[in-house]
Amino acid sequence: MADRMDELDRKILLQLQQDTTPSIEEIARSVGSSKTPVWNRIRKMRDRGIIKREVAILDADVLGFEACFFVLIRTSEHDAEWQNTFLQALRDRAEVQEAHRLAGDIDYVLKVRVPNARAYDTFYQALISEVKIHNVTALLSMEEIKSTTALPL
Amino acid sequence: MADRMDELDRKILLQLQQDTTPSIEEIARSVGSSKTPVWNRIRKMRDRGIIKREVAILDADVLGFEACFFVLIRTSEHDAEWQNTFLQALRDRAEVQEAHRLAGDIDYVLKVRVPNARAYDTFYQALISEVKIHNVTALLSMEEIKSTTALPL
DNA sequence: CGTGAAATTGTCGAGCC
DNA sequence: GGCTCGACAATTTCACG
Repeated sequence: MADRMDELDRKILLQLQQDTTPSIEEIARSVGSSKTPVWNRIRKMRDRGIIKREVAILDADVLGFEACFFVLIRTSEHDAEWQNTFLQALRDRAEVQEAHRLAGDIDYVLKVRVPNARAYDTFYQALISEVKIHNVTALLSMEEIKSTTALPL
Repeated sequence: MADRMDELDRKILLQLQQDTTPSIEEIARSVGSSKTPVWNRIRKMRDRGIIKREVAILDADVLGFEACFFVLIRTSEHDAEWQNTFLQALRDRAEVQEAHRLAGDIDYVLKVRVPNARAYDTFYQALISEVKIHNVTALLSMEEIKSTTALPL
């Protein structure tokens, strides 16, 4: 899929991962090319799904989302129906920014973003009342040291 | 800071968190307003830092970044110098997409994105050779159930 | 890949509610 | 103060050499 990517494509993506606001002409200049080829490449990468989407990143602190939890979940249930209910619950809750199914001891990890600890508790109570969960550990973030959506191209 | 935000601002942000590609006119229509007010509000929210940045989200799988680890770190060192070295190491490594300092038992959690398990090991060896770390647990993601950068506005 | 032209969009000012 | 309208500038988009 991504085999037909050369150094120029890579440079373009490095830029777009950081900032999509500059014009194509500016991007072209900064990667040492010109308008048309850059535009064609961006279009192709969008079509191929290499560029999944373009979004605005908001400041959580400014907007009052001051609490971020990593939630480690162990479950005893592993049948398909339980899993479907659980996954749907995660997808339906906007507080859940990330959810991963894991290999090993712990079954799932979530990243949950809420205004405060009380809001987390509300979320947590709602979740465990919806689906049966064996064991939960919540890790509270004190400080976001680094946060990027960029892949290490 | 964000107190001067009304329902219209919220609707605009909900849109931009999902997709920044539509024109201001389209966004205006979808939130039931018109070009100028929407444009003015977006500008203000950028200036106030509510909108931190606008970026392209790439597809990790398509690009061959098929391994994602959550790394739980305990340390014995807590002095300022150690911490500075550690934080700088995290910021310098592009594989580290997120890094949080935690409250409690575990001191830090990282989200690390790499092409494969071998690349993770390389990263891990490099990190522990740079800074002294007491205890590390790596959780390997088998499946990304959900992934969004959107705040639950 | 470069040129250039058409369509669309971003940007902003003047007057109105 | 924010909104509508309208105009101009900049950019995106695309055809052709």
